[in-house]
Amino acid sequence: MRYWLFKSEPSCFSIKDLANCTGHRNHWDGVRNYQARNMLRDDIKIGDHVFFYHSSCLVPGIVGTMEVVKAGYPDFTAWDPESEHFDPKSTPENPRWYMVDVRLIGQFERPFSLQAIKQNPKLQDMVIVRPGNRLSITPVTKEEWREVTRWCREY
DNA sequence: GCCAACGTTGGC
DNA sequence: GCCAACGTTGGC
Repeated sequence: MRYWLFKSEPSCFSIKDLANCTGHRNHWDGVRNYQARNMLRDDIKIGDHVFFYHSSCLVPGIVGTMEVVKAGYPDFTAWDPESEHFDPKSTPENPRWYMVDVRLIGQFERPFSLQAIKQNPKLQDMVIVRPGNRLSITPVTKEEWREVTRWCREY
């Protein structure tokens, strides 16, 4: 089993939005970056665990955990002209973008903030804190997963 | 294949 | 809103 971190702007899709989904599950759509696409398509498998990260908000940080319930398949929102993630270059015959389905495991009682990540010596190598990192999907090590979850109570 | 211009991300 | 650090685009 592998570990990941998925970023989302809470104004777009927050952990509460996921909690409100039927079965606490939804597809993770809208990723439009090739490196992240490759991970969604090739590397992220059923049963993998995922941190939910809120970006571009008051307190950026990890807000909970999820589990992958469906491995990579074409992101159909790219085919919908009404979608804000519409991409005319992606077609059902030749899909350009991929997504996975996730299910909420738990929300943290309080966010494990970006500031806390930066201050923790064991988390210095997290991809999320590397300068200039902009990937919305990044791998997390087992040690990093343990270190974060060890501080967080979930509900 | 190079590279300048441009767009996007995301913390601050 | 600023800006650094990327990724993408497209002319050549």
